[in-house]
Amino acid sequence: MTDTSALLLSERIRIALADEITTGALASGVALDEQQIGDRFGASRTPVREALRQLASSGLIEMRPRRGAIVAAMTPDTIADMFEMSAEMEALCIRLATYRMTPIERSALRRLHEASEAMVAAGDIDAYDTFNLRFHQAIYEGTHNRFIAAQAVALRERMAAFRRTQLRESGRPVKSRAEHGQLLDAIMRGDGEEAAKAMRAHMFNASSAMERMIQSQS
Amino acid sequence: MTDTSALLLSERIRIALADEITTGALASGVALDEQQIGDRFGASRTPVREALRQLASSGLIEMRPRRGAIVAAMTPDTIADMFEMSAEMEALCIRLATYRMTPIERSALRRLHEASEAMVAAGDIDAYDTFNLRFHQAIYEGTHNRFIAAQAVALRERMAAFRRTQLRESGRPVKSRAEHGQLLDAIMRGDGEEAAKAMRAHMFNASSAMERMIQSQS
DNA sequence: GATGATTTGTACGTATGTATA
DNA sequence: ATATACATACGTACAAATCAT
Repeated sequence: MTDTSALLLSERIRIALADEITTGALASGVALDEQQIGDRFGASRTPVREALRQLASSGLIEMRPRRGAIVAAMTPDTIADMFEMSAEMEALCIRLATYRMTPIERSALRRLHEASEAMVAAGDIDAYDTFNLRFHQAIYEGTHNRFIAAQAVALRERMAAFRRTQLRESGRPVKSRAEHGQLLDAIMRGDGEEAAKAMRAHMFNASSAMERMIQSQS
Repeated sequence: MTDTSALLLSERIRIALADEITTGALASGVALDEQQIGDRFGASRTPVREALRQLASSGLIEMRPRRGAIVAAMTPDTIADMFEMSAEMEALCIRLATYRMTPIERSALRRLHEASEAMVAAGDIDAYDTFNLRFHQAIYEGTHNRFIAAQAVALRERMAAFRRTQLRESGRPVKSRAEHGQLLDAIMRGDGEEAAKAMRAHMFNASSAMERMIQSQS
């Protein structure tokens, strides 16, 4: 019997739980019973515990010694806080990247952006989501600061579920791509502060789209 | 005498390893064998694994699936990158705090700053280090963004070992306190961008002091 | 406040995947 | 290239602590 998934079992559990928490399927304050979760995923408590540790360090759940884990409070305020952190992190990255990217890196970023036109036209959200990740990742690497890039990746990973929700709003991919164009322009002009501002606006628009999606769901 | 018996075994191991890594007792790239570590602490591999997970998420070690954990690379470049991230994080916090702190929070920050004068005069580095932590923490909380504050605390925690080194340079506490005064002034004027600039300079001076200390040690 | 039930924290054994001879 | 060695990832079992009654 071949295991089609290359991922670690604990990672699969972590991603699934993170998804359920960010989408609201697991409400704030709900107790996360290790055994119960293990049963749900057909796993023992060991990988479940490792997944919970990860989630705790990313802030999605709270673990109190010997008292179990509960879903962290995810009020609209908390989510807004997370988006602000995310936006500021992206703004920091693009500001540094504007000053530090090599000509080769800049043209690679432009090529990426040009390639995404077809995805938007075809309405392929999954493909665009993948492109989106690479576009932002290229900016992280453009900071030429491995530590900042790693932090940015970790933060983005953490917001992944929100992002997917957000891109499903009709018309959002088109707008998202247009905003990317503005980011690119600011980078090409070498105006780091302007790039940072455009990035904050881009992230704000994404968060607004997500809020609307969540409201329409519930 | 510290009573560590109340803590979880995995937490004790995590703290001990974190200390050894930041002080350099465990050099970069060293392989962390679970069994071996377990033997050292008289524990099984289970709590060791949990400790390693935590350390990985804080970036002190790297875990590659099925290939074991190693102490993360801590070259001068890496440390410089960490300082830059730290400086930008602090700059972000003080910018937001400038716009969002309540009058009560602002005056509390001022009182903190005034109280530190005696510590510097007495040359009490430990007391000043503690004050320093509280001063910066007050700024984190001034962002009124719990998520950002938590990230800032985590980052600062990670830089703790470096910071203590840095404050030992003669004359550094005096300069550090003077810089705090400038930060406070910018906050009181409500000039967030200026506060951010002053914070970057403050952090840069701290990192320079640390570099000089490390060079003189080796 | 004490006791039983539930759940976490830890120990240990097995199997899979990685690296090396 | 194959096989061997080895460390990790996961499963199971037990003990200690929390909570519910």
